[in-house]
Amino acid sequence: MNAKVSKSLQNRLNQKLLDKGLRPTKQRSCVYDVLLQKKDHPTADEVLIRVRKKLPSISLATVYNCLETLVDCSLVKQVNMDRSPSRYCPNLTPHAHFRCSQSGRIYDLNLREEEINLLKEFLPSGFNAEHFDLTFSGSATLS
Amino acid sequence: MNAKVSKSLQNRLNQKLLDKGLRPTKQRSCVYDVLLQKKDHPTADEVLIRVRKKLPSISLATVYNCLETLVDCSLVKQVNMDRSPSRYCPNLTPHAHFRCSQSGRIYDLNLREEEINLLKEFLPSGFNAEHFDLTFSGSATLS
DNA sequence: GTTGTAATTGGAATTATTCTAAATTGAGAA
DNA sequence: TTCTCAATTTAGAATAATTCCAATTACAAC
Ligand SMILES: [Mn+2]
Ligand SMILES: [Mn+2]
Ligand SMILES: [Zn+2]
Ligand SMILES: [Zn+2]
Repeated sequence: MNAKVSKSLQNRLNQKLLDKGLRPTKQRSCVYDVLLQKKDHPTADEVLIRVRKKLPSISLATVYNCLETLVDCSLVKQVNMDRSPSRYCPNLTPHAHFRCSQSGRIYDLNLREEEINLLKEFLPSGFNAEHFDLTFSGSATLS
Repeated sequence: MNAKVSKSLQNRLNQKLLDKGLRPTKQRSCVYDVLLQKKDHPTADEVLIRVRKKLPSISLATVYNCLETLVDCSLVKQVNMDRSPSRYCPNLTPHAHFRCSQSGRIYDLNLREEEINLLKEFLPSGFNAEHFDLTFSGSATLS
C-alpha cells in the first residue's frame, strides 16, 4: 500500500465519518491505516500493538471502538473463524477466506461475480441471502 | 426422529465411545438424544435445559464435556456464527447453514457432491482445503 | 475564552467457555 | 459380593474476548 492509495482511502474514511456525523480523529485514522498497511487480518490486540507505534497511549477500548466504527462505516469487515478472536479486513470486494492450519495465516480468496452467483444457487426458493460467509481451512503450499 | 432411528444412532454412539476407550454414560447418551430429537442447532444452554427434563441434576460443565466428546467422535458438528454462542448439529452430511435474521432460526442446506466440487474450484492452486464453512444470512419466507 | 458534545480512557462488568479439584460412578478384579 | 480405581461428573473458580461505565480530554462552534 503506497502513500497515494492510502491517502485517498483516508479521504474516504473522513467522508464516511462526516456522513454519519462522526469526528475524524487521529485514533480512527491510525487504526484504519494499520489495517491498510498490512492486510493480514490482525486481531484487536495486534492492531493495538501496531497502532501504539504511532499513538503510544491509545487504549484497547479505543481500538475496539475504532474498529467498530470502521465496520459500521463499511470500510472494514469483521472476520470470525470458529471461536477465535475477531479479525479485521479492509478488503471490501466479495471474497472468501482460507486459513492455513500450519501457519495460521489467513488468505483472501477473491470471488468473481460468476462464482458468487453459483453460491446463491445453493439456496432453495424461499431463502433470500443478504450475506454469506465462506471459509476454507487446510494447508497452503507456497504463496 | 422416531425411536428406531434414534436407537440405531445411539448404538453408533456407543460404538464410537468404545473405539476411543470412553465410557457410555447416561449423560452422553441423553445429550446426543436431545440433539437428535430436535435438530434446531441448540446452544449448550439450550441443550442443558432440554437434558434436565430427563436428568434434572446434570451440570452445564457436563453438557459442555459431552458436547465436546460428541464432536471428537465426529457424531456432532459445532456450528459457529459470528461471535454468538456455539451451536450443535447432528447432521453429518456436508451442508451449509442459513440463518434467518428475522426469526434467528437456522436451516441446514444440504449440498450435493457437485456443489461441493464447485466450491473447491474457488481455490487457487496451492490451496488444499480439508474443511469449509459456508453460512448465509438473510430472510427465509415459509419453510 | 467558554460551552457542549463526541471521543478517549482505564478499569469494571459481562459472557461463553474452560479449568480445577473433590465427589461419584461403575466395570472388572479379587 | 465387595473392592478398586480410573473415568466421569460436578460446582464453582478462572479465563479471555469484548462491552460497558463513568470520568477526563479534545476540539469545533459560538
Ligand atoms: Mn483480539
Ligand atoms: Mn451456550
Ligand atoms: Zn479478508
Ligand atoms: Zn447444521
